[in-house]
Amino acid sequence: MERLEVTFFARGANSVAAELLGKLLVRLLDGKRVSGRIVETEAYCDADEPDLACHGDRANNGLPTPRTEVMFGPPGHAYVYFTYGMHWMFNVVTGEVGQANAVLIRALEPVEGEHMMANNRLNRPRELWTNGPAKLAQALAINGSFNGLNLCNDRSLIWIEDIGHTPERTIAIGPRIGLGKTPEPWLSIPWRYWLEGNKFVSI
DNA sequence: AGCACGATTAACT
DNA sequence: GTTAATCGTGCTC
Repeated sequence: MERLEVTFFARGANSVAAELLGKLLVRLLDGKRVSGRIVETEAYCDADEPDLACHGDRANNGLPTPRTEVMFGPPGHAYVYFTYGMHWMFNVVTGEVGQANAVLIRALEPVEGEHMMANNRLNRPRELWTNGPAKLAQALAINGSFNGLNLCNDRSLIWIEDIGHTPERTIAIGPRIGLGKTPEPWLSIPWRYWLEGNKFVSI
């Protein structure tokens, strides 16, 4: 299968977030493919639009910090950050250099390497392996060492493939999850995308 | 140096 | 529905 090229990611985060649905996130783990269909995403910053829910806009008056600098870099790279003292979040950088655009991958449907996911999500049922951003990072063994990796490089251990067919007919849209004290209008703008009816969607 | 809080999850009542 | 876990980050003093 074809891995997505940098041109796919060099657009506004909302376009990328919507079109990533149904694509395959592939992680090479111990030389084996561990993968899942992307069924839920969220856009953070769209081109030049301000977004006070986005790390890149919120910190340091919208200028890069050690944590956020990858978001300001070239599209098609991984932005992986640590939160709540225990969880890793996997994002894809979109847009142009200088814009802090990213898409958070919030949920997958397991496809390949399921026994490895089961091992990484010990004693949990299959439906709870990848139905949340920190859960899928754990299932695919994604951590901070993935921050800044190029998803469009042939040698990377992680990438995204177009597998063509998407059985779900409807893309659902709604407000992003877990934004806490983010002010309006960003708290409510519908920048979350998911495949309607898919049982691996987080909420 | 100290502090509040987080793009969450799991385990409670 | 409520809350503990757990620590890096960025802001304030």
